[in-house]
Amino acid sequence: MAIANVSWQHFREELLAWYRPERRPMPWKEETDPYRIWLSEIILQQTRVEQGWPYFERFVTAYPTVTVLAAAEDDAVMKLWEGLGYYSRARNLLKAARTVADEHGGKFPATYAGLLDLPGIGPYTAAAVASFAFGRQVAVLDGNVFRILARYAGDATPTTTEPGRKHFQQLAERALGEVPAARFNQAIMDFGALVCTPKQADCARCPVASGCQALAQDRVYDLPVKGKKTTVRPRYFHYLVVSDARDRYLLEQRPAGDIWQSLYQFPLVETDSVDTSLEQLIQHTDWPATLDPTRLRQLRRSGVYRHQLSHQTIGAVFHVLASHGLLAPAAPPDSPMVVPRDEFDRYALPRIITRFLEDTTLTLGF
DNA sequence: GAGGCGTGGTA
DNA sequence: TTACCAAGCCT
Repeated sequence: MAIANVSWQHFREELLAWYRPERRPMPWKEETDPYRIWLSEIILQQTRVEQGWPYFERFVTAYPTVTVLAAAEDDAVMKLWEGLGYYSRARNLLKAARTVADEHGGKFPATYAGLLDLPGIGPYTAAAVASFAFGRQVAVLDGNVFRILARYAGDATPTTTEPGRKHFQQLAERALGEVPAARFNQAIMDFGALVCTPKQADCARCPVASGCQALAQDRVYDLPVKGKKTTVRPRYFHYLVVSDARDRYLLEQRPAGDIWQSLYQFPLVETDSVDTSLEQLIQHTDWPATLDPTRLRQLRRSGVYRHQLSHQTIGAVFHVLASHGLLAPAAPPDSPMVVPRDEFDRYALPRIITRFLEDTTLTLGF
C-alpha cells in the first residue's frame, strides 16, 4: 500500500519544473485538434514514439480530417498501417472515425465517458484525448505512470489486476491534484521515457529522488510489480508462393479469430513441424482445394523465417511453386485471389511475408 | 479476469 | 538467444 508520508505536492511541482515541452518534440504535442491527438494516441498504444512517428505523418497526410478517414477503404487503411502491428487498432480506427462522422456530426466527444464509448479507446486513450484536446482534469495511466507512481510511493500493489489498476488510478489523480492535466500528463510520460526508465533509471538526475521511496529502500528495479507473463506458443507456417507465366500469385485474406486478421498472405498450410515436405503439405487438410498439385513444379524452398510475436513464435517456410498454365481466378474469400506481382502493394501483408519478399524480389519472376 | 493481439529495440 | 518492454484494448 501507499506510504503515508509521500508528498504528491512535491512530486507534481518538481515534475512540472523539470518538464520542458521541447525536451521531446513531437508533431502532436502542443496540438489541440482532437482528430490528430486521437490518431497519435491510437498509433502510440504499446508502440515506441520513434516507431509510430512516420505512421502518424503518413496518416495525417492521407487523411487530414476524421471525415476523410471515415470515407476511406478498409484495405487502404490496413495498407497504411502495414508493419505497425496490433492491427485491430487500424480496424477500430476506421470504425471510430465512421462513428464520429456519422453519429457525432464529425466532432469528437468532448468528455472522458463519451470518448470511452468509441471503439479502440480505453481508459488511457480517453484520458489522453480528454486532457490534451479538451482540457479535462483527468490523469492518464499508462506503463510509464504505473512505474513512476509505484517507485515514488514504494507501492508493490500488482499493476496487472483490476483492483490494482483502480488503486493506481487513484494515486495518479492524487498526484495530478489541481495543476493543468494536459501538461502534467505530457510531463509524466516524458519523465518515464527519459529519467524513470524500466532499466538503468537516471536516479542521479531525478528531480524527485529525494522523495522516492523505492530509491530510499533500494527497490527501484523491484517496482512496479506485475503479474505472470504469458506463455509463447510455437507455430509452423508453410506458405505456398504459387505463380503462373504472367507473374501472377495466389493471395488470400486472413480470417477472424487468429493473428493478422484481415491482412493478406500466400495460401497457408499450418503444420506441427518446420520440416514438413511438399508431399506432406499436399496431403494436408489445409491444402487449397482449388490448387491441383499435378500442375505445379517446385522451384525453391526458402530457409526458415522466424518471427517473434508477444505470445507466439512463428517459423515460416516459403515453398516457391510454378503453375503450368494460368492460374484461374475464383471467388474470394472461399478461394485465393490471383494477383499480379506489381499489385502486391495494394495489400497489407504481415511483416514475415514482406521480409521474405524483400529477400527474393529479384529472384522471383521468370 | 486472463489471455489474445505485432513489431522492433535493447540488455 | 532469450526475455523484457513500449503513450493498451477487447473479449
